[in-house]
Amino acid sequence: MPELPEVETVRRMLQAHVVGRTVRAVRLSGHKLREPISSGLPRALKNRAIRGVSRLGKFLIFELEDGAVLLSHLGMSGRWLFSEGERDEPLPHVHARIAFADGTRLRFQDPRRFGLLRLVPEGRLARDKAIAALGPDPIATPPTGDKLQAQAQDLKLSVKAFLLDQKRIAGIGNIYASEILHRARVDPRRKAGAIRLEEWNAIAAETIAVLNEAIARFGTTFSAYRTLWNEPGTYGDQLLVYDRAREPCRTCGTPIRRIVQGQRSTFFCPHCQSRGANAKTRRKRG
DNA sequence: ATCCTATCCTGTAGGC
DNA sequence: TGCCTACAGGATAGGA
Repeated sequence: MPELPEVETVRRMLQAHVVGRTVRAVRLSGHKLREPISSGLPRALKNRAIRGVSRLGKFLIFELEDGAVLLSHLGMSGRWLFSEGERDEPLPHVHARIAFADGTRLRFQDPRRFGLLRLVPEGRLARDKAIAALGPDPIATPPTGDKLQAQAQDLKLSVKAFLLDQKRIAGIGNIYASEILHRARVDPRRKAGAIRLEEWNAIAAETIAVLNEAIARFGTTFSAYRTLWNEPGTYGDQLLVYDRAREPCRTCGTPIRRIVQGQRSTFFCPHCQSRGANAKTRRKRG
């Protein structure tokens, strides 16, 4: 499901609704996610308050009062769901249920089980394997064209694959990679090492703009993603190319194309995102 | 080092 | 209706 805007939406809601609450009990499903959930998790959380919830790329970080953290990733289909009524409606694929002392509950649901729940001891987060491998988060550290160009120097992978690589920029996924490249008017098939500075400048600017606009609309619900309150995000209305194969480009009317790169769909406008169509305008602007 | 492929898992949509 | 295939917002180990 989730890319940076969806995870940030959930983070903001968690920050508003679970911070300050104290864990009374944790129940685990016993199923393995991306890795097994530590059997010590219930003991580690019990009677601890949640001090804050932060985010790095697509990772959520629950900060406990004793300094340990619960690291969480939603994978493709993970959801954190909050409830405060009398009782929970039964749901399939719930892998962790956290009951707070005040009677409210938080559940982690993940049908495909590509998600992650990992307990990290105090002071070890920066050295955690998953976190240490991440590049800068584009909200905390906005990317710049010259830094991206320097990183991409001589790389032969496609610019689409470059944007998806979490060790270069942390948080962009398959939907927003297509949207960013469309708005920057760059063909997703081009090699990262061959993108010019003015194009990297456009990619950097559109990355910031697209992610922030999507956050403002609570993310994109393509299928599985829901907010903490089990509601869909509304950025889907704003998508210019993703999942719009054969539909007309909103700028020029050319049918949007779907191609496969690294076994994943990429959507783009073959006219707007061609060098021929952009050479003149770009020189003028550039 | 860089890159590409296959793999983990379930649910759903579409063709026949 | 059922059966089949293709595809889905991710990360990563392992081989070329």
